[in-house]
Amino acid sequence: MARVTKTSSGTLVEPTVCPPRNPHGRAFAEGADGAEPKARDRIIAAATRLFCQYGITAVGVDAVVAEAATAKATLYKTFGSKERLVEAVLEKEGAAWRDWFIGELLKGEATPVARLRRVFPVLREWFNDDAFFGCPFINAVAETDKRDDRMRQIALHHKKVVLDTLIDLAGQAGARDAHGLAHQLGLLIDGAIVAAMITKDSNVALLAGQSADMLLRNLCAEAA
Amino acid sequence: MARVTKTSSGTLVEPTVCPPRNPHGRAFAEGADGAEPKARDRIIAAATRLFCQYGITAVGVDAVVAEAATAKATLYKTFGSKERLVEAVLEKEGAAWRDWFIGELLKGEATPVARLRRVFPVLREWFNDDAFFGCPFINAVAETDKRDDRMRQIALHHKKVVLDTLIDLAGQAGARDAHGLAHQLGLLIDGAIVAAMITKDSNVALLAGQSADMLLRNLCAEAA
DNA sequence: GAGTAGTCAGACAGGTCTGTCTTTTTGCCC
DNA sequence: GGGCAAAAAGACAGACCTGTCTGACTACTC
Repeated sequence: MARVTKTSSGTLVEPTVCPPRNPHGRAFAEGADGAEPKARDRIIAAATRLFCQYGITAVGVDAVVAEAATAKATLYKTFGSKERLVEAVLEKEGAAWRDWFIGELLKGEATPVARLRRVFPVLREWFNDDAFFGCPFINAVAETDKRDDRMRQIALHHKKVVLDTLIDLAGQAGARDAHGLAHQLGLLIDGAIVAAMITKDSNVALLAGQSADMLLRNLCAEAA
Repeated sequence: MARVTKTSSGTLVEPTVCPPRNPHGRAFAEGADGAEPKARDRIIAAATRLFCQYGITAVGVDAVVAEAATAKATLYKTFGSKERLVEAVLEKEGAAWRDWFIGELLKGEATPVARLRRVFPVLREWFNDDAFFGCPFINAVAETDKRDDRMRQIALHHKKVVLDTLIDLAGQAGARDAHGLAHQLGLLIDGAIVAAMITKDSNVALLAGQSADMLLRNLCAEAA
């Protein structure tokens, strides 16, 4: 039932030819100095692509190895197990995404309120990416044992970093209840991500943005 | 990596002993007249439990057969393939959930606004269920090929039925933009479901309810 | 009681899964 | 060029996957 064994496109990706992409450009597949990426990075990049599109359980290590143009022994020497590879993928992809997302919020000169208003336009860019397949953390929890805490903890860490940034901005923006406002925005973010994954319509970000504006006007004095 | 082969608890469930449960009681495992449930219903009930907790891809048909206390031939005679079993499970579980959820919103005497205000308290009940593992449709999309439309279409149908109910209520409540209000509530619902799955904290429903109240007050004249 | 439809139990085929191991090739330093 | 470490290629083990098939048991109808 639709597992992924070989790379679906018969042709393998040429990692060095693939330029950094939208929106949080998966450039880490290239060495920082533009040199040929090491096996470890190629494996993570390949696994990220495949896990995000097809789901973690549905993708075998053989498919990852083929897509990364490496050898199985290298994968196991580097990561030890598929499970640890999954953790490495989530850690790296999560950090890359947060760097991009938070960077987009904070870049340039702007008031805290203006930065918070950027959340959903920035998410909309992400939703428009061809390689947008939903949030890898939400998806990972969705497809693993919900009574096992491991994956949930990993996802919670990711959410916490994002929420802490929002709490910070909400506080700077003079919100009475910065924590509450940030968590309400967090719910809208999760909802928009899931809706965008299912509908493939990036405009859900505009709708979520309207709700967010309303929250800001009601809960944040400085957002007249 | 943590697939589900046999039922994890060595003991098999005794379907006839299991009373209907919270909150949208999975009573369909019993014949409508209380008789011994037929194999088809036992299989659907078992598959629903296992798919929801462990994920669809991670659960093999052998585990479903063991949990349903039936034979593999019966499963394949009845459903033809695992894929069609998955569709049957989602169809039945989706219908049961919607009947429960919409029934809770509409039951008793209440104004349309009051019914809309029930959305998140009702969801909170669901989140508090031991067998709450997130939305099966969201989870199913999350763990399958995002470039394949089949699962997305199934999930979209489920969302549409719920949204149509909300649009109806929003219209009755005199909302200027019933469609927009309903979709904003839909985003909050999805966000709350995902957040509840990840945090295991049903109080996210209260937070989402606050946002919903704000939306109603701002977009719905009759919600003073 | 004989026949029949539904079910159960389990072997089986062919393929895939994770993970290990050996052998060959490659790239690099001296 | 010689030696060496890293990586590639792929065979292999043992388990599990989906799906098929045969044979036995059960419950109901005539």
